[in-house]
Amino acid sequence: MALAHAILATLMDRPYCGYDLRKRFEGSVGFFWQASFQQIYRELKKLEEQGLVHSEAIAQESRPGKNVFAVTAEGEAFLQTWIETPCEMAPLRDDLQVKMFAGFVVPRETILMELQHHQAMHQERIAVYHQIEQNAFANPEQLPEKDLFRYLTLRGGIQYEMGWLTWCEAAIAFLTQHSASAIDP
Amino acid sequence: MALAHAILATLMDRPYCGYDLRKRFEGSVGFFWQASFQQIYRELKKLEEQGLVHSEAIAQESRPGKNVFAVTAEGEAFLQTWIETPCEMAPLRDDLQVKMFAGFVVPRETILMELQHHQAMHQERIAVYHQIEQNAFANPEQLPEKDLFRYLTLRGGIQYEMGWLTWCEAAIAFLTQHSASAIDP
DNA sequence: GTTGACTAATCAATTAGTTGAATATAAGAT
DNA sequence: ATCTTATATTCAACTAATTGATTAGTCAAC
Repeated sequence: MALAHAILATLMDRPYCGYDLRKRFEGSVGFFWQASFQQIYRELKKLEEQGLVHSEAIAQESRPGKNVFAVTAEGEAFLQTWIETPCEMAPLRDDLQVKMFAGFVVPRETILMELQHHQAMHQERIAVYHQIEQNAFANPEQLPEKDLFRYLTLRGGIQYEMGWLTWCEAAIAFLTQHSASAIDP
Repeated sequence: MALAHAILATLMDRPYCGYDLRKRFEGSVGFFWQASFQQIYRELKKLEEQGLVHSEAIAQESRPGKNVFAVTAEGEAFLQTWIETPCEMAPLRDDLQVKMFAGFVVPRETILMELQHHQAMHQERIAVYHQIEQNAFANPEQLPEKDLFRYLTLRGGIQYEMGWLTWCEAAIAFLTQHSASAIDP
């Protein structure tokens, strides 16, 4: 039940209504934990039943009213307990690795194109991350407590993408070299 | 419905019974796609209904009989079509990144310990991968077609783990340096 | 001779995630 | 006037994944 923790972690930043929470799960938080609005609303309901968050209905002129959710004291304790409990490495479930594993059933060119596609996507993602880094964390040495952890999370995203990018490049090079000799024996 | 593809990819190697398939999903294949035996048996049933695999009951003396599954021609075509269809980057869902994001709600020491824990796990995993690399792919330049893709899949695992390891090390260094100045202003 | 481990598979219950639609208000564009 | 976009939320149906128990035979160890 880790979505609950991701929501609590986000609400620790500041209270959000479901709609705004969901927007965070597309952008920043969504880079390491995604959830649809249906999931988020369902989970918020459950969290409120458990007393880990509480909501306040806020009426707005010229907008539909909204329910703003905030973490309760119990919610924060719950989150702390979870963080203190050691966890396993996140399991991988990667389509591209499955494709690579069975790569011999398609022409070499197919795999190469897919690798180039992924190389480009990882490069783009890294560019986005670098943009955020420059905008929000230009001076990592002098960040306030909270932003320091945001910064390290971002660095995690960058390293993760770098790992995949490095692999794409190496795999393309390897397959390119070895396809020539395979076609021309 | 990506488990189906992972199963077909594995069965392209050679036919397996459910039990042996599941063992592959703990070991090698499990490094990039995990599934429980319940999931595997359920999916095999579905794949057979769709005509993508077919099974053969094999009686064994001194062992329970087993059903050995093999990919049909339609199954292979189905797998090929899937591989040819470009896919998105695998979405991340990482507990440790969520913990880092909300790291300010626990003592600095807690996060450092968890990072060290993960650092050790990634190092261990990399050691396992390097062992496999030495045993099975000592001469990557001269691999037969099939093994070449296995080798690249393994390299993917290594790069992925290296990304996380690099990050753990950097984050530990960063937090260690910045905790000293925070405690001693 | 019983306990534990390995092979081989199935069933039931629950939780989590995806897909698609529906509802309501209001601002801005064509 | 209507159409799209944005805000804000809910419901229903379905697929996928996890958890736990159950059956049943063989083999080796204690």
